[in-house]
Amino acid sequence: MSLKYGMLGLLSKWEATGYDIKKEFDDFMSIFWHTHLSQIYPELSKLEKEKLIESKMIPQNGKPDKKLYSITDAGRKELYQWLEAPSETPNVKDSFLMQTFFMDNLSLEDVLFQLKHYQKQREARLEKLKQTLYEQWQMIKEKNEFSTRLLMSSAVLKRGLDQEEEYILWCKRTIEFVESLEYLWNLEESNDCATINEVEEAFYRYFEVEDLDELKN
Amino acid sequence: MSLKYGMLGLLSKWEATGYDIKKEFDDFMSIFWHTHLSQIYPELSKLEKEKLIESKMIPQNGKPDKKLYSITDAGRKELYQWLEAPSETPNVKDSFLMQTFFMDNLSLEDVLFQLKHYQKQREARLEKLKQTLYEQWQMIKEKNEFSTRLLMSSAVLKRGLDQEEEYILWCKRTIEFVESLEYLWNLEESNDCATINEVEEAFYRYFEVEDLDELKN
DNA sequence: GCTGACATGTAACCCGTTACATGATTCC
DNA sequence: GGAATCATGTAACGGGTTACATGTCAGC
Repeated sequence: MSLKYGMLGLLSKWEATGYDIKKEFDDFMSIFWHTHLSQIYPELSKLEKEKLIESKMIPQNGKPDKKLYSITDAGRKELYQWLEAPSETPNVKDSFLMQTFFMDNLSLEDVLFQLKHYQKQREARLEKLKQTLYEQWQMIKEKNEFSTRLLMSSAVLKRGLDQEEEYILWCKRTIEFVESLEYLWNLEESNDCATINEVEEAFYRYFEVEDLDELKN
Repeated sequence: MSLKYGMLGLLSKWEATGYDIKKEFDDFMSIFWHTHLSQIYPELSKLEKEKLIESKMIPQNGKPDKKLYSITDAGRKELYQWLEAPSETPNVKDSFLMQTFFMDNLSLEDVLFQLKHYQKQREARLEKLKQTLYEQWQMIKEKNEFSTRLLMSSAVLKRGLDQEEEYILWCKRTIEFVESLEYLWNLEESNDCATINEVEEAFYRYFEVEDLDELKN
């Protein structure tokens, strides 16, 4: 349902082709959404049928003709209504966390490998976002202007950066946590169980609390 | 694709009915996945056809008969293969961030309202997770045992808590950021633009950097 | 000569959601 | 009497992904 509004939102700023829209989704908007050209084109047709957007054909030389879409008043109204409506917290789908949840089935080495590998992936994403921030800020400095548009996109960019940084930090801390309780993997083989006292400290350190009651505020 | 492995993962620990599986997804596993009974039942049939799980009917008095599923050796193998495979970083879909991205279309009041409203939603989720952590820890203390199973589920729980805390913090900081640049909304009406100097400080404060070059490490 | 950017689409398929359908028991 | 819990499913629909299909031009 959000794809529709993402497209209306973009067309509320500029006229664009399906191809242009895809590039925005792949670039900055990839922080919060992604889609495919094969989804965009039918959706554009649908929105045009609903009179929320309209199009004109632009012939080009050396390149294929393109269909330039623009938003209508009805489309703007629809967009504003969605923007004002409170949005529910999305149901996350994080397959890496699902893997992690069942990783007690793996050997200690495999667990650590998976965590370190995933951390690297997240680090690569963080670098890309930092690059985006740098470019955006340079663009602002050149143009010497700052608008509410740039304010809100900076907020989204900050969220993207935070998210990556936090995931990386969690990977690091979880690696330490797992390593500090390494011996649990050996116990498992002998069908034995660790006692609480040996674990308590590592647990509190990992959760950054002093004791249990701290959670009850 | 991950639902399959979530179900296999659960059945690798206990025998369960479709109904039991749904409860797990609604409870702890909601940190990283969610699904519906109407998706679980057909998926169970499919997995049984593929010989990854098998079932037996359990007649009950006072309650409907139930179909208790258990994992097969082939199912275990399939699960372990998935666990060992590196997982790609998921493509996020965050409709609130999408809204935020286009919120320059709203009035300052509406922007602040949306941010504050969403923050409250996240705070409610955080409280629920803290409760889960408290309960899990109490259970561990009672049983006086700690296993790799509990270790990995603690890691996932920690990630859930961090995520909520970080989102809440981002909401707070973004509210401050928006408020500190309040006057941009008034400029917009007069088709004017703010100059860079007036904005630079607020921007650096929000992104927690000293200057631009700090991003280039 | 090949890859990638530009440009638009269709078709098949899979996954996920909502609605429909049934029926007993327990608790308020 | 009504809602919630236990328990299993089907059907319709909508959203998202992969594969297929076509064609030009620029740069390596």
